[in-house]
Amino acid sequence: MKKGSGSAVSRLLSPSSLSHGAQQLESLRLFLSRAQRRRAALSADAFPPFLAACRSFPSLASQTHALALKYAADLHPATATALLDLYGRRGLLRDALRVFDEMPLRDPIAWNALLSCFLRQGLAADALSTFRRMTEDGVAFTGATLSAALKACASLRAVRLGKQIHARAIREGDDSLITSTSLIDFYSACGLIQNAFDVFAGVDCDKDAAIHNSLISACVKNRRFEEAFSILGSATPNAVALTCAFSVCSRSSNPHYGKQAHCAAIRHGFDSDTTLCNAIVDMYAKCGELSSARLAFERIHRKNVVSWTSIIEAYGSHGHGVEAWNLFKKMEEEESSNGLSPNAVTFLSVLSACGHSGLVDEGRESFFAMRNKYGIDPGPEHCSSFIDLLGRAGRIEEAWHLYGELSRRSSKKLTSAVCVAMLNACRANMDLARGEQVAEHLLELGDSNPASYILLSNFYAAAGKWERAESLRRAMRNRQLKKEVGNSQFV
DNA sequence: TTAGGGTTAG
Repeated sequence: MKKGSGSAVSRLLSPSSLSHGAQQLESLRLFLSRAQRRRAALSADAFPPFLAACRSFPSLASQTHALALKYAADLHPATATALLDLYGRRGLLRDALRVFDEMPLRDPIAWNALLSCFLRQGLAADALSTFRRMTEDGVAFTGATLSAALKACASLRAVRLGKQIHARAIREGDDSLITSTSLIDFYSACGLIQNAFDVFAGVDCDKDAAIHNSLISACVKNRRFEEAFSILGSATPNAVALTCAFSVCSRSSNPHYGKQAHCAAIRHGFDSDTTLCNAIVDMYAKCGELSSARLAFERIHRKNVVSWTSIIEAYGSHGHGVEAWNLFKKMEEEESSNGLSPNAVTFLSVLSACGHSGLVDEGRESFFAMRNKYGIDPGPEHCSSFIDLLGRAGRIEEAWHLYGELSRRSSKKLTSAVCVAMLNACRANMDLARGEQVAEHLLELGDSNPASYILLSNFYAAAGKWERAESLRRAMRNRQLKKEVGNSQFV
């Protein structure tokens, strides 16, 4: 492959060629087979665009992987960074780290790519320790570095460090839109909405959509719905802003503005945007308009896992477990050929739908399919949902068996939510002996949720252990734990 | 030549 072949690969990615997916894939295959024969093809100008193109064609990944690992140590920084980024996007953290570790020269962009890699995996603490390493090693920061570090701080609610980064940005005169947008996100995630407004006020952002949207999102997250509407009204409509609008309506259960926003989305031609359409489905569902939600779902051209999960959740939460289950089966049938499969959130919605409609066999089938069919390890939230389902259906033995496995195998999964589900199951089935064991576990976990105390206290009262019940109530008063208004699911 | 700000499901 000659020098300059990178631009040829870049042309493959031009918008005009995107409609010719098959042709593009064929060209990429050709590039790859040549590269396998001649190492020269891994030159810096050719390989990065090829790797970027691979994001759209996972079928090329395994060959690329073998090829890249073979030459990883000799890669040009740009090529290595593109490779690291590709691994990161595919969730292959180990491979990404290997590429990074073997890089003889790391520029700030390579470090930034590593930060993004951790953040994509939800490893905010690793991102922050990498950020500290950059500081110690004297690596130059870019806007993307600060932005990534702020994202990590937001996710860990690391207020102090985030504020230090803000101070550093001010010291260095960094008032870029990227840094400011990340600052708004960081402050909003930490509940410091006024700081978010202050950052926004200090930026000249007349024409920038992202920073407006960031502030709208900040208002939504902090339940400042009126202000969110007001900023929405003053900004130019774009797909992300409208998606935020639907989110405001969902969270405030106010479909009035949502219908207008829906019309605006159609008028502006945003109705082919899957993310936006998913928000529409959710908005109608949360506002109780299930048939509109279904209609909006059916009209989505390219459904993704969120589209399916939203509609399954919609039916489940409205007590239509059978339809939720049918949709889940339909998803499996129709979408597996498109490489689309349910994820952990989908299974939570399915389990909850089954639990609320007494679909025990279906719930069990989905719980075991998670690991056996899809390779997803059920988390504590899935286990507690399944235990809850079994308890409601009177299957206390099966629930107890699963609970026992969780407490023996991995104590990490024995969360207070799991204990609460098991305790509810014991109470509903009048199994006081087992309930007492679970109650002990719950106390050992040191849970500070007042609802758990009330549940425990009621449990002891039901068992005729009045002294125990009273002492728990006392402990609750002493610790000044108060039951939240409206939080009566356990009592 | 590689990274990088705002949006959707629990």
